[in-house]
Amino acid sequence: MPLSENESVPEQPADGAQPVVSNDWGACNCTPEKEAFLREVLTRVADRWTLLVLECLDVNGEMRFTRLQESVGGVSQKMLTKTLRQLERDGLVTRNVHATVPPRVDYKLTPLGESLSESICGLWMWADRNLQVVAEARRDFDSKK
Amino acid sequence: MPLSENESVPEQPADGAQPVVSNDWGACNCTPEKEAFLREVLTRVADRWTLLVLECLDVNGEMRFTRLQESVGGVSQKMLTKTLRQLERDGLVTRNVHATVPPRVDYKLTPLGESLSESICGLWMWADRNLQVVAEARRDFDSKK
DNA sequence: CAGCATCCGACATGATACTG
DNA sequence: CAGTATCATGTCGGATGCTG
Repeated sequence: MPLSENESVPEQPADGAQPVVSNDWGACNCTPEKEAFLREVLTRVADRWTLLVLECLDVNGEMRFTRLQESVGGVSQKMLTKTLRQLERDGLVTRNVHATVPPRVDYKLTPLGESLSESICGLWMWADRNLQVVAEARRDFDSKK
Repeated sequence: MPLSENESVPEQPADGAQPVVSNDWGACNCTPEKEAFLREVLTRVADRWTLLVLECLDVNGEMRFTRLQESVGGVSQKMLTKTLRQLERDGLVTRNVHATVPPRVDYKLTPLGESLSESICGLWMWADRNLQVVAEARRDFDSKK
């Protein structure tokens, strides 16, 4: 499972090659390494399901696999598994396997995961607030050209 | 340009088929239509470059195309164009074309775009704060299995 | 039930060449 | 300079079948 195809953290510049990519967000106290990591985290959070899963676990607390799948809505089993593994790896979610005979696995946000969910909250609120505005902007744009 | 491959807003249940996908984020005041739209906005914001471009414009103010491309770092011209068009369509960015002979096009966040940037700020801060924590969680996870 | 392996198509993205 | 058009490719993600 390729966990990050092109966002591997560059430990050191190694040879003379320039650091792949770089930007100039002067606002944040970014060392070059930080910058790369920041972008990686964003890319991670930004995939199709991660945000949704986080939100779901945040709202509903501990959930087992199937329940989670239903709640998120539209995730395939494969993608949910992958997403959860990534979250687990990043320390955002705990995976609790019960050794019962129909297996049961519970997922729950860690405090770190909860803090991330909170940080994302602003985004959700924005989307909710500006639903209509964006919809209208699109109509405008599409009609004009 | 397929703007949303599978996130079309389900107007009504139509026939007996269940509404494609749905989740149960009880926390937000979601009508079914809102829910779909929320997810669409997220998917939009969540692509590889949108967040980066937003941040860039937020920090640097009005910028022309090439400057923006350098600042974001790593975007191809094609992807930057596409990203900017989407942002423009959603009313998040204005596109100012100067009719000079080396063409000059300035991009700037709209107030709406700025408000989105602000909403995203929490995410940036989280990433910055928890850089080390996540890195260590990954080392742990990777070493154990 | 949870999850892994595989096949496969659709799309995203990069590279390149061309235009006003 | 700021795009558009085209081509190549890798990844994402869904469907399916299998396992403990």
